[in-house]
Amino acid sequence: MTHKSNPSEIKTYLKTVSIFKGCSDAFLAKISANAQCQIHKKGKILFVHDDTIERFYIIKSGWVKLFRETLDGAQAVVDILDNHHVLGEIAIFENNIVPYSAEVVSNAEIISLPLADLKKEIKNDNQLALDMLKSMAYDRRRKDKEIEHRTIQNAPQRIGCFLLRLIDQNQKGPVTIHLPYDKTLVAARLGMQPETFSRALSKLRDETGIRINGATIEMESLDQIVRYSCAACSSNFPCQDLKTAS
Amino acid sequence: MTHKSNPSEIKTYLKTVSIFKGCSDAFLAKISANAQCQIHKKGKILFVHDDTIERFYIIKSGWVKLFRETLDGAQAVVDILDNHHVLGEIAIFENNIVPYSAEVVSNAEIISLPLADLKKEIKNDNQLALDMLKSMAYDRRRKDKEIEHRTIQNAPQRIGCFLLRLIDQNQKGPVTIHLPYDKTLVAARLGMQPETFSRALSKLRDETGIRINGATIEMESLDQIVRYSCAACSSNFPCQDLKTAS
DNA sequence: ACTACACCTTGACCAAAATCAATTATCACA
DNA sequence: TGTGATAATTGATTTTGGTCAAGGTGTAGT
Repeated sequence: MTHKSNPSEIKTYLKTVSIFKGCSDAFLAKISANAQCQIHKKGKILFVHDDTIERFYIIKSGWVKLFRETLDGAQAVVDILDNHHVLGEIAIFENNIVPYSAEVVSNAEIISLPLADLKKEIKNDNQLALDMLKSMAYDRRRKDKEIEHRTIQNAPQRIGCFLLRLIDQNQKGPVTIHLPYDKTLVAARLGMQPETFSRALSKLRDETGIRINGATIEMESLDQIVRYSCAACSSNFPCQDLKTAS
Repeated sequence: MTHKSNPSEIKTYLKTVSIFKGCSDAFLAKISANAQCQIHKKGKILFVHDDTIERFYIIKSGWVKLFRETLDGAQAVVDILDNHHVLGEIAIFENNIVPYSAEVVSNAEIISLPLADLKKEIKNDNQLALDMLKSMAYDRRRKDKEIEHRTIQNAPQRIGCFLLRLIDQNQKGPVTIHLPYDKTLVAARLGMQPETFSRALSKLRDETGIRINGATIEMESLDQIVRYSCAACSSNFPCQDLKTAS
């Protein structure tokens, strides 16, 4: 579903993407000229793991799930990304082969750019390489965190932690949080079954006194969740690691 | 426990480390001149998460555990590294603050180098930045795999998968594998309790027919484990991801 | 407004892993 | 060669989360 898109508008958007923030206007103009911006519906598969791809993607709006699955259908969600995030760029190091599958999980606008342009430019533009390196380092750290949480936190604590990471952690007083996507998907993102998620969310409510109404969650103060979830985490609240890169 | 070390010997060793393989002789000579090579005993803590450090490390021999822990002592092992691996270098992006703790888990020879030298050089040497980027990308992929395995594989399968990743996966016929470190530590590395590890290893033996003798494991053929463990993995055997970078 | 479908919840039950406790094995070192 | 200390195993039990099945809820699309 292609959508005619304006290169200069795309160029403006690319400047908001962390890896491109230090790039020259000339490069951004060039890559934008080769860009496509498409509107995809929920369910669209952008690529499947071990595919060879020629273009990588940047999310302008909506959500994209990264995952892998076994022959008998078991699926592991690797990440779920929203706007300003890049996916598939990693293929430049793997002969254009992507290591995960990508599925649009809510209607989304997605820009695609040629891998070849990026591959060439990181050799010419050291700042781009450094910004990618920084972004990759940040991402690796997020994965470490994820592994830690899966090791130390139980299901209700993991949900609490997930909620806290959706919002500005410095706000005082009453807070309202909306789940960003389906509960089924949040469950998969947190490595648990939908039934477990449902029960664990009720447990979190009982333990902390938060109020749940569909995808909306309200509380008098973040402390209610912090006390319950952050006890099983090695970081202090507010989470320092949310501040860097993006 | 310092050990007088020869800069040119260190320089030679650094060339075997993936991120330095493309570096100029001049840079390697400079950083080697500022290097220290120390012998550490099991139990030595190199640094603790959220420490500010001035030097990063390269393992010449032995094993180092990276981990984080909560106030009440729960610990999550982030990684366990051996020779040719780098640790703490990530601090260059975080104001010299390390995001994990590092403990020597078997007597080890460890080279330390000034973070400042690395921080400066990645701005001058694009090849170094690219090699670090590639290494970081490879590492992120390993973390994705780890998350996948924790989601999809059960304890005995995870042990089988761990064993397969210790060795050359293309060998045919009988194979002998030695566990690289304590079973307690392997358990922690795989995110399970020592008791669970012990029982899961017995289960793996019963299911696959491998023979276990202390830290030594023998089998007629890798297939025995492959059939059991790799069914719960999204990759084909042999594991492609082991080939790239290092 | 109706229907089909996906999403979510709940209950009953089961399986996996954690925990607690008690031995037994192994190894570094005096 | 003993002797602590640490590592490893085993058993009993509990906890947690997964699985299976049924029913409820909400909503997009006719």
